[in-house]
Amino acid sequence: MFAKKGFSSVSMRHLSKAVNMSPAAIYHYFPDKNTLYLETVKYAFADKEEAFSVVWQDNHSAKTKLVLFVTSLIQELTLDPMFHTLILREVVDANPERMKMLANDIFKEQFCFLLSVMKEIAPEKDEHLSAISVLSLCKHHLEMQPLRQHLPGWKHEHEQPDVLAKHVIELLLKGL
Amino acid sequence: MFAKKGFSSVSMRHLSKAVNMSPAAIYHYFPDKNTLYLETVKYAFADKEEAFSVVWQDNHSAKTKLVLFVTSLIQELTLDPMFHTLILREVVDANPERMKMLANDIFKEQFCFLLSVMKEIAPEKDEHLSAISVLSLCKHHLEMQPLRQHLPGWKHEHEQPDVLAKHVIELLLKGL
DNA sequence: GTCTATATGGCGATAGAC
DNA sequence: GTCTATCGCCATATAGAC
Repeated sequence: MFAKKGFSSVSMRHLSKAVNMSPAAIYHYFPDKNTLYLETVKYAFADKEEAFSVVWQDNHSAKTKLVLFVTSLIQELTLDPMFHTLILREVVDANPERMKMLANDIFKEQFCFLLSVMKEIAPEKDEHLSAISVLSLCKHHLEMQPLRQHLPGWKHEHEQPDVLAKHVIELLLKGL
Repeated sequence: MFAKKGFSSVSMRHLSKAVNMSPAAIYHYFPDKNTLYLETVKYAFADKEEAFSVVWQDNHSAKTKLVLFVTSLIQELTLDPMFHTLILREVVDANPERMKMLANDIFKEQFCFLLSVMKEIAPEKDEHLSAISVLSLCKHHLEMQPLRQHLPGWKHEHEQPDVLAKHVIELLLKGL
């Protein structure tokens, strides 16, 4: 509900109805709405690391790692759009403390793996910008879906994870 | 205020204070809060086409058009972050009617120019996906700024429009 | 641990004076 | 065209019974 409608558009009354409780009962488990929201975000992001554990195995070449990462990320974001929307809401709201927490506790480890792959594949490029570019290509196609489906040239197949992944990987490796 | 805090976190009382009016006075100009918001969005997006009129001039080669477009877009988004945040909020909220309006009335024309450039530069690729990829690389670096400044490898210079534009253009033309 | 009842205050919107 | 006053509603949060 937070991902779909945003923090202030979801009331304790709505939440309580969704779990068949009175609003007051929720306050037995959480001191206030803000804490409840924070716990929700942490919970939603907590188990995402596992999905990528296969990607960074040592016996893979850098290029294979990149291909696997792009594929896995697009897959994960497609299968769990709520996860994706929640990230987006967090970034738009941009609470500095929460940003720091997200960066350090949730994304840092995966980002470091990606950085080291970038260093190997494109040593002459700035690896931070390269890594962010990889993320942007994966994330943005899905993020813009509500808008781009109304733009010229859109096809149904553009929403398929494997079609998207193929496009992104080719673009990254060879350019336009 | 809508860009910064979102529709439901900005009250008519807040708005009225910001313009030194009583809440009731605003209702003389707008029938309700929703209409006021829509007018705000239209106003914020209305004059953005002009910024790109130079880009699509016929005497430019396709490659030059791409370079100019990337440079202009990153410039525009950096100079007017409110514009950028407002797009993002619209996409996250994803009201179907408003998406259609935005696509047809605001973005379509520019997107078509970009599509035709993509067709010329990368004829064997899907031009819709290519065009969205260009947008994603420009937009996402700025969008992620609050988060990525806490991620490893970040430097101050990564926020400079020309550094970003150079990176994006090289990536698009040659790959990693 | 869950409920009903309620305190307290902000919300969008309107009525009607000036 | 702007104001004060207010309606009716919903918000977060708490008190206290069971």
